[in-house]
Amino acid sequence: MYDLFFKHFNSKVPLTAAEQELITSFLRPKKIRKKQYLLQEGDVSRSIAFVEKGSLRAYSVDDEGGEHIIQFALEGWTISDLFSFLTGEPATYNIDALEDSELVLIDKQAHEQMLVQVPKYETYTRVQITGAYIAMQRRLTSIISLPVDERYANLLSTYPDIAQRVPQHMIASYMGLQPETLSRIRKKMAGKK
Amino acid sequence: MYDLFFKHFNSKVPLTAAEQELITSFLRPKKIRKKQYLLQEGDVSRSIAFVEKGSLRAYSVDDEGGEHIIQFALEGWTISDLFSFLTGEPATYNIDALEDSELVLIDKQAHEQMLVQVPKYETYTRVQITGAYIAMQRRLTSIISLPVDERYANLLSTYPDIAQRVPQHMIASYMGLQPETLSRIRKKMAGKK
DNA sequence: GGAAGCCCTTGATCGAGATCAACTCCTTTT
DNA sequence: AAAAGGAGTTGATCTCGATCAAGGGCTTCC
Repeated sequence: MYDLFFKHFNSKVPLTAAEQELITSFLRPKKIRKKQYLLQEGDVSRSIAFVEKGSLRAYSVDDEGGEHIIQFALEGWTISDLFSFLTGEPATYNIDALEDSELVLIDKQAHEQMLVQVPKYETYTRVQITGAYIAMQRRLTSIISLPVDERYANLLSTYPDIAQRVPQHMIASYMGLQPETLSRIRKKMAGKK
Repeated sequence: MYDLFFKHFNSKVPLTAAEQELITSFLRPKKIRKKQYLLQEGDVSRSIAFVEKGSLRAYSVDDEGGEHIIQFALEGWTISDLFSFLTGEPATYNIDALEDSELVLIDKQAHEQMLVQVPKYETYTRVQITGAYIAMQRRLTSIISLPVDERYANLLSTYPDIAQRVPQHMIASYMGLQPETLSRIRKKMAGKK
């Protein structure tokens, strides 16, 4: 059931069988269909989602109705509106499924109890968020310092799986570009390589 | 000596006098003059810096020699090349002082020992990095979804202290703009408000 | 199996930000 | 006090990505 979740957890912080069992009791499985919302802007996020199977995206919507993808999550990734989850404030992001997906949910209460009762859970979350921070800092650096075509090349080499499974117009949104622009960049790059 | 550091620490995770003393033994003070490097690209980051007084910036340099500021740190902020610090890989960022500054350094060894010996230190780092993650995610969202003038207005209201103490061309760099462009945006905004 | 919707591409035009250059106002240096 | 450098502004031009518009190739669903 939680195979990938624990594989992932153990690779960062090794667990005993007893610890694993204890943690399991805090988890909640959820299946979600393509295009279905896990979280909508304005609602309060009640859980963090680990992706066992499938894929999701988190995005914001601007005044003109444009969608801006802030994060993708494939198998093995974690996704949430962390701010809403931690503070109880309304979410500023929407999260929905790009494919039929299987999730492992950690509810707010479970999260808080584990932080107190399972020291390794705190270590896991620390390591996890640190990795996410570093990855996002890299993304930010490439946005403010590289030309668009290099950013796209970076994306392809860093996350080849995303490039394969996610529709191109969503990758454009993730890069802050219009779909037409990404199409032209691809054309240009195909020519000169 | 470490007044602000512990004020900050206690506000996130309250400490006993004994804990505070123990942690103090792991810290190292450092004064740094304006324009002096705390870290240079290519060197390995050996410590995390908490700013007691003054201000610093972290930035990357592109192929054409252009500087791109990824982070500012004023009093009460923490700054480092986290990836280099954690992995021992060469740093990809430069960090230098914008003003004469006083820092509290946490060396790699101290960091690792405290994670083992002082549970509240792990909690502190987790809370700290989580806050930094959320702040950066907001910045990223505004970059990919808002027009520049709104981004600048956001920056002014979110970090008025930065806008006051940091030269304008560095703020332009932080926003991924040329100094001339930011100058024109300011002019335009001054007119219509 | 035909219609609708979605996704990607291509073309033409427009506009925001980059670039190049010059000038002013300060601060720092000598 | 003169010189040199740094910071901000303004103008002119250019370029890259946005926008508007159209068309083609798919799935998907009555």
